[in-house]
Amino acid sequence: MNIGDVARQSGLPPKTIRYYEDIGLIRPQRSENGYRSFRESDLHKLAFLGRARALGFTIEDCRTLMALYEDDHRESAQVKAVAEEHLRQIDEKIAQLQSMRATLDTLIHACAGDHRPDCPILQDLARSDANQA
Amino acid sequence: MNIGDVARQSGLPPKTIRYYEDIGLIRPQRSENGYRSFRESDLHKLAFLGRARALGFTIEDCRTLMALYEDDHRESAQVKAVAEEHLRQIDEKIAQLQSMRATLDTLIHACAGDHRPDCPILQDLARSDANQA
DNA sequence: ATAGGGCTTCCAGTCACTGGAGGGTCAAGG
DNA sequence: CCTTGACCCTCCAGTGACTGGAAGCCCTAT
Repeated sequence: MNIGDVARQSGLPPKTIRYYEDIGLIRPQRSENGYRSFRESDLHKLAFLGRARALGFTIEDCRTLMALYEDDHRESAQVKAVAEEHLRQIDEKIAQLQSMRATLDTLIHACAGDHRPDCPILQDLARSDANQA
Repeated sequence: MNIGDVARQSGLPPKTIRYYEDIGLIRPQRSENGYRSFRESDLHKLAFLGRARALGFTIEDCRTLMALYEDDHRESAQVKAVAEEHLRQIDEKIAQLQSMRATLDTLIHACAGDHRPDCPILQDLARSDANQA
C-alpha cells in the first residue's frame, strides 16, 4: 500500500503519517522507487495512533501505549495508570475552561452589545485591582 | 519602572513582557542605559493583556480588544462579538474534552488495572473497525 | 510527448511563550 | 577600587503536533 491508501483507510493525512515515521512511531518499508510501502501491521498501528490521539493522548503517551500493546508481559495496571493520568489532565483542562466560560458568559450578558461605547467586558479587563481571575 | 517591577505588579514574566513588545502590543520607552522604562499606562495595558489572556483570548483577540478599548468611537457590539465568538470556541473545546472524558472514563472503569496483560483500553485502541470516535 | 496525479524531501510557519548563552549596568560592601 | 549579586539586554533555539509549500521524481493514460 502507498501512503495515499493508508491515509484514506486510517483517516490520517499523508503529512501526519510521514511525520509519525519521522519521529519513529512507524517504520514502513520502501519500494524500489523510493515510495513508502505499508503493510497491514502499519495500517493497524496508524489506526491505533489515530484513536489514541482522538482521545487526546500525547504523542509520548501514544508511544508508551503502543509499546505496552506490543508487550506480552505488560500489566493492565500500567495502561490504566497512563489513562488515569491523562483523565486527570483532561479534567483539569475542563475545569479551567469552565471557569473562563463562566466569567465570559457573565460579562457577555452584562454587555448591551449596541452602538454605544460603554462595555462591561472592557471595563472588567481594564479594572485596576490585581485579581487575575 | 524597570521590567522586574512591572513583572511583579502585572503578574507576567519578564520574558512575556519582552515578547509583547516584540509583537507590538506595548511600546515602552527606553532609559539611557538601554533598559525598558515602563509608564503607568504600560502597566495598565499589561494588566489588561494578562486578564484577557487569562480568559483565554488569543493574542490577536487581545490586540483587537485593546484597540477597541482605546477607541472612543467603539460600539460595545464589536466587543461583544469578539467575546461571543470566543465563548463559542470555548464551548466547542469543552464539548470535545467531555466527549473524550466520557470514553476514557468508561475504558478506565472497564480495566482491571492489575498484573494481567488483558486490557480493554488497549483492545479499544486496537479495534479494527474504522470508527475514530 | 505530455498531462495528471501521486510520491519524495526539505524548509518554514503555526501559537504563545520559555530557556539559555553571552554580555552590559548598577548599588552595596570590603 | 574591586567584586559580588541582582538586575537588565539581545539573540537563538526549542516546545507539540502538525501543516503548507516548493522543487522535483514516478507512473499511467492519452
